[in-house]
Amino acid sequence: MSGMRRPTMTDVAREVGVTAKTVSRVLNDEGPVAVETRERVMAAVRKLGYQPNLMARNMRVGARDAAIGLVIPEMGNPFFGTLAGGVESAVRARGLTLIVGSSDETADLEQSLIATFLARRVSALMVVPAAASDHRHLRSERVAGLPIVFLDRPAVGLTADCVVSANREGSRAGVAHLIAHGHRRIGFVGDLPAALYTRRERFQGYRDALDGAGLPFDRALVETGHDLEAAARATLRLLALPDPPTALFTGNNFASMGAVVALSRAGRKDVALVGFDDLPLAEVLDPPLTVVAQDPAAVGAAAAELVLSRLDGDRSKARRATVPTRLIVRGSGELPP
Amino acid sequence: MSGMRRPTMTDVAREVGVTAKTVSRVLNDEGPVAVETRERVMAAVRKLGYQPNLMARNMRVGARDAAIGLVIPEMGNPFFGTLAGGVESAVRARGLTLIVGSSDETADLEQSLIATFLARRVSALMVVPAAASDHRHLRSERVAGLPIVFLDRPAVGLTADCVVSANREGSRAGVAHLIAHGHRRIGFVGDLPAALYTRRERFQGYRDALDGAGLPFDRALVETGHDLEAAARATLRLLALPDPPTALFTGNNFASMGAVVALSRAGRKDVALVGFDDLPLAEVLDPPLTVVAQDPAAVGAAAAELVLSRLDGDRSKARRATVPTRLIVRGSGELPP
DNA sequence: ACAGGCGATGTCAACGTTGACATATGTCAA
DNA sequence: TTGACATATGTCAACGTTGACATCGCCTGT
Repeated sequence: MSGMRRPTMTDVAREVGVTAKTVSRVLNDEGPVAVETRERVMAAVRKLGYQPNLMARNMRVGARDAAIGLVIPEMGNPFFGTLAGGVESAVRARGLTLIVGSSDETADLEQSLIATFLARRVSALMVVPAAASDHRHLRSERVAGLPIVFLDRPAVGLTADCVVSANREGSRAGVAHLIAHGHRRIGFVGDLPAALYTRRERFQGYRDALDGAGLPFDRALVETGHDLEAAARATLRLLALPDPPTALFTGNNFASMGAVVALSRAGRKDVALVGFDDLPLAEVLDPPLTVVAQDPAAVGAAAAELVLSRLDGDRSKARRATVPTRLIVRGSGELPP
Repeated sequence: MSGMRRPTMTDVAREVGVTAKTVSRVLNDEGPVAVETRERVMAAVRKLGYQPNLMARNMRVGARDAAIGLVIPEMGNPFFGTLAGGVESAVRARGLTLIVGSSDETADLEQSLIATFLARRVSALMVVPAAASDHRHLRSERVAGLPIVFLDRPAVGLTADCVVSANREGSRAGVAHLIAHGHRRIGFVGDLPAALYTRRERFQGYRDALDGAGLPFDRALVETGHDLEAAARATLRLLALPDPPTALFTGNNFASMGAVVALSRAGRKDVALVGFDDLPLAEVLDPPLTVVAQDPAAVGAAAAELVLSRLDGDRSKARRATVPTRLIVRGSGELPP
């Protein structure tokens, strides 16, 4: 009972009294098949509950499987979830399957996941790089013609397609917004400095805005907090400075939440705040949170389109696409100094 | 260049001057192999960048692929994302690959995803059922011995393993908490009545609590809001009643957010609120949100363990596991009437 | 009446890997 | 010296499917 073999094409063929090839023709709408034969085959398929074996098919038909592998750092993070959703709908519209794995933000897991995907002969690879990862090992795959697209962060040590948010320009706009409201001392709370591309870019945007306004850069106003609690502590450190900032710019969604939590706990409603990346409840916070919103679904969709065009044979040189951000004014960014 | 064929076992074998079978032996640590041969094979593997073809292997070796298929309704929803994360780490610890797809809460997509997974000959199926789906079509698979586990919501028309949150008991506790703080008219905002298992259970818990306290049930206090904005409107309708509720119980995270948004927009800080499912910023809301927290990662992990035990040959009858919820008291649920 | 063509189906091999079984050395005890 | 046994490797077929090519009627035009 539990070992019941799954019916194969040959089983269906035997049932009808034809060859497997004829069944194959019916199922793939290929070549001429008598109407009556087609019907009898379809009937047998239903009767036996036959389902084609994609592994066998893919092995025969091309080296490549009709699946695309996607590596994200974290499943629970809605940013990556939404991004994966954007990829998935675009990919499915083309009849391809998406295989998703999470690297837990570690380079090792990322590499082993990629190896698994390659062993499965995915037809393309999409990667949101983990913090300290390196992609030199993928060079041979790229040379061999495997489409590889990086999302949210570019590849390290490899020239490849890539779709990112307008991190630098978005941050510049967010900080400029604070400056426009009269702030001259603006704190920055973000990820660990060196490792992460997004943190570097967003920090550059912060500096761009200061420079653009002729404001001095003060290293003391830059703090690190890689998760909510750490960001909360970082915020409190900034507020405790002898000459504290009157406004904060937070470099990612956890940093924003941390800052919000810290300000709330400290009972401070006088500190202006602009966050990078939108939050679901931003509107109902007190004050409502002004953000530089990203569009993760659009990033995913754009990357998927890029992959699909590569699969369609586009061999042009590696492209970098940038998805714009949008400043959403809600209140916290418009507080006066 | 772009068409470079991927090296196969035979290529490696030729390079070394042995047969494919010997290479296979080396790679699988099977049977006796001379130390020198082993080393030369490994060298050739590295030199050619050989990677075994899992599809070919799986086809030969068993009917089943070393992958597990997981269907969730929505990728961007952190509840399902976290749940998928819980599944993934448990599954990966066993060397299996997780294939994730999203059904977009539609029965059609769910069924077609499942068909794709079956065509890929996954070794097990994990499904978070979409709203109106039916799983009779999986009966033959179950009979054939394919492990199938349902998460968060049980199967419809099929007896199968299943891991759910303590929806009814959790809701009962949440509503009882409001009652204990003196509320006698408590509104309920949740999903569409009939379709969703979770909504039915949580609603039952709501009624259990009323009954337990000897409070009358008033149909007018029950409203539907299946997304944030709809829930916000539902909340406003409740507040506009001639004899409005003094407290609200919201049946899922979007309903909670909708209620929070509505109360905030209406400037009402006097309405008590307990939500089912925790929110990231619950703590910093005004007032901080009291919730009945679920543990989606635990649900995923428990389901994964169940699947793994089935894969290990556990043929006992279908089990239903319940993951407890936890009341987190923060303020909004303790407001007086 | 017969070549030519088309429609319907069949035959065979191959995709990359491994299980079952076979073969070729070498070692050692009787 | 021989046979028994272990070690190291090879041969072949099979997993389920499909591409290339073959076959077999039957219809059509002349």
